[in-house]
Amino acid sequence: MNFGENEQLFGFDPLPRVVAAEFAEPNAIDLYVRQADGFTARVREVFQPFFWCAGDAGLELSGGLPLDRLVRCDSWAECQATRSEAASTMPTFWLNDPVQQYLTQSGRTLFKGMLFEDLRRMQVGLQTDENGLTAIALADSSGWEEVFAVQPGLVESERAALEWLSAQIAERDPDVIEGHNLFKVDLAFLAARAKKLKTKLPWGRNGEVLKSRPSRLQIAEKTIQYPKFVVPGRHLVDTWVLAQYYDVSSRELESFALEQVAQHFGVADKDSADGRTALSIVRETRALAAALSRSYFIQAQIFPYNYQDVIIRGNATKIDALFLREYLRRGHSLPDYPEARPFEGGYTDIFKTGVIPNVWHCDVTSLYPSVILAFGYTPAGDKLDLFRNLLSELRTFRVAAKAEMRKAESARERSQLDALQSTFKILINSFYGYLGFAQGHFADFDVAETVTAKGRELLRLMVDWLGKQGAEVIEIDTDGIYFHPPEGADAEVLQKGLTAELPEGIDVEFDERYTAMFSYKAKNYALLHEDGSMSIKGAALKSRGMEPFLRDYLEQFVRRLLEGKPRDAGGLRDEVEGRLRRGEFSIEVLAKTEALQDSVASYQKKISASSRNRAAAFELAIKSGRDYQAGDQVSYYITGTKKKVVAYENARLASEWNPEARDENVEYYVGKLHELAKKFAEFAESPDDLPLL
DNA sequence: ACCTGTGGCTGATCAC
DNA sequence: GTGATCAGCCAC
Repeated sequence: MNFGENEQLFGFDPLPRVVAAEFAEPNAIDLYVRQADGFTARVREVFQPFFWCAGDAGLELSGGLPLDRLVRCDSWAECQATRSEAASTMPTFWLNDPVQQYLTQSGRTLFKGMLFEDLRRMQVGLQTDENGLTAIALADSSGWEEVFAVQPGLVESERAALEWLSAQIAERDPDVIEGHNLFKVDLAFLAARAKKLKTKLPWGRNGEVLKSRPSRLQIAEKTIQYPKFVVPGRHLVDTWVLAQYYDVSSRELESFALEQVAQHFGVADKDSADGRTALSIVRETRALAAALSRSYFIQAQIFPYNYQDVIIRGNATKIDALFLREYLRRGHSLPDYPEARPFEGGYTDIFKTGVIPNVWHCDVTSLYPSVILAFGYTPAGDKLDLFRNLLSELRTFRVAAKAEMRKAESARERSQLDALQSTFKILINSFYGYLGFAQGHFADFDVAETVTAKGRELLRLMVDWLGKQGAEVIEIDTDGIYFHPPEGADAEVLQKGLTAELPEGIDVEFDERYTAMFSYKAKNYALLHEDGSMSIKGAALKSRGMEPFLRDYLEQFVRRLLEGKPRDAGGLRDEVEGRLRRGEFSIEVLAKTEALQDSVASYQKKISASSRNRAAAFELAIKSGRDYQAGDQVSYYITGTKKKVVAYENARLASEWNPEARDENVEYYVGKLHELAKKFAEFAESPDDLPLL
């Protein structure tokens, strides 16, 4: 199947091998296009900025929706001015990114006709010690690697290193520059050094200098402040940011340091076992970027954004961009923004707690997308029926891509198709979220509510039916059910029976059976798989905000419960307490690590307005004098001798801990252990109890 | 300048 | 002590 031919998804202009698009004052866009000989040519295109409005200026759009005029201007500045003037008297809307405007209007997207392997990716790694920069390493996707050694603190040596770096970029001409912590650490550092040395970093495709401005990233519940660097003609990609996005759904990264993330993905550099080198940094960055950025490469073929921006834009925003492109192409007017309001979500419940042997799980396949398509739910403003068309095409595409993946003969083809199907999956799952997205032109909160209501209804029906068959339902959440099957049950029979109860287009999967389940609270449980491995779910059981020694305790405790050893579980508390009192734990496992959700400045403002309470992590950030920003992590431990202390007055940074003069508050940590053990005591047996004979 | 949604649990702090 | 509130993290 040739997926790229869907013009609503991939854009309607097939111009191939565009590797970047940049705005050129006052009314042009420079396209960087890869030629057959490998050279990247610059093609200048005239471009007319535009905005949507009501009223009677400009071009009339069909369909009778509120934003029914399109005004085109001769320059960006003029368009900006005209638009803000119009905005005082009528509804207007415009895209504040000239590249998005151009791509939306032209139907072009990046990377058409290219494979991920055709992208020229360069990796940068800095090595520093307490004296300053010691080496810069570079690598690229062709396998090339080189290291430039720097004499730390020596100005001329640093200057030579920066010049070498800029020269390599100019010579090797990458489309993408990758680094781990590229924005917040490496580029911030290089830009600061360049400023100090009164030199520029001319990394652009026409020698333009590297620039930055303060920006922020929204990654799930985290807001991360960072300097957004840009360089015309190239894309800057931070694998630390990619790892953050990855973890939103996987929630399995212990740390976001390159070393740990590389280990998680099985791409840790072999040579780095005897010490981290600049070279191991770039090798791991290269492998990590290859593992994490394929989906964004495909997204850049779909959405009207530069590659660098497709990474940091939210999914609902990107779906909105597809609507705008298609409505504009068809000359159709746009609806007003929806009326945003809170609405009820998924059905979550727990019916049974404790350890339950032999547990099955079933869920509805893609619940919300299936509900939307099976019942024909579409947002009110979508006169062109794009919402339904795109969603159903994407679902067909994904099935096809998965089938082709299974038939693929080369590893490269397989990974390409895998990236494709997983990109389709991400998009499919974002459509429901788009319905409840206040900034989506075609969002519809009534429909969002209708979708979740139908989801709740279907889940209730499933729970009731399974109950009638004699199953013991344990825990449910939105689209899935954990249950203890009736005596002698057959999964296939249950699956068929359940599907027959459900409306056409709603399918149920019975995906796994477990040796045992520990059901604790809603969204909090642990599963013992048939192969002996264990998975733990829920903030109460495995939160990263929990001190590691307590998390370890809980993990072992739960494992013992699942293995049917409640007495061993009960005995664990005293073992851990002994180790605490003997000082056997290092500070890393005692300390709490938290990500700051706010900048220090914003925290201080809230404190003086009494709109939030003091917190240890922030108080330490202030005391340290370092410039902490939202998203930064702080590890701290509690000092003192009394069990009950005010945390924010008795906290120290874990990095300041002195193993020669241990001052961690043992009573405090023993107290926390006891508190935790008490919460779970009802599920274990106390070792003091007399054995039952 | 940026933004997909709701539901749920826990610890820390603070007002009462 | 108790309950309310916020922040943080997590499930889906």
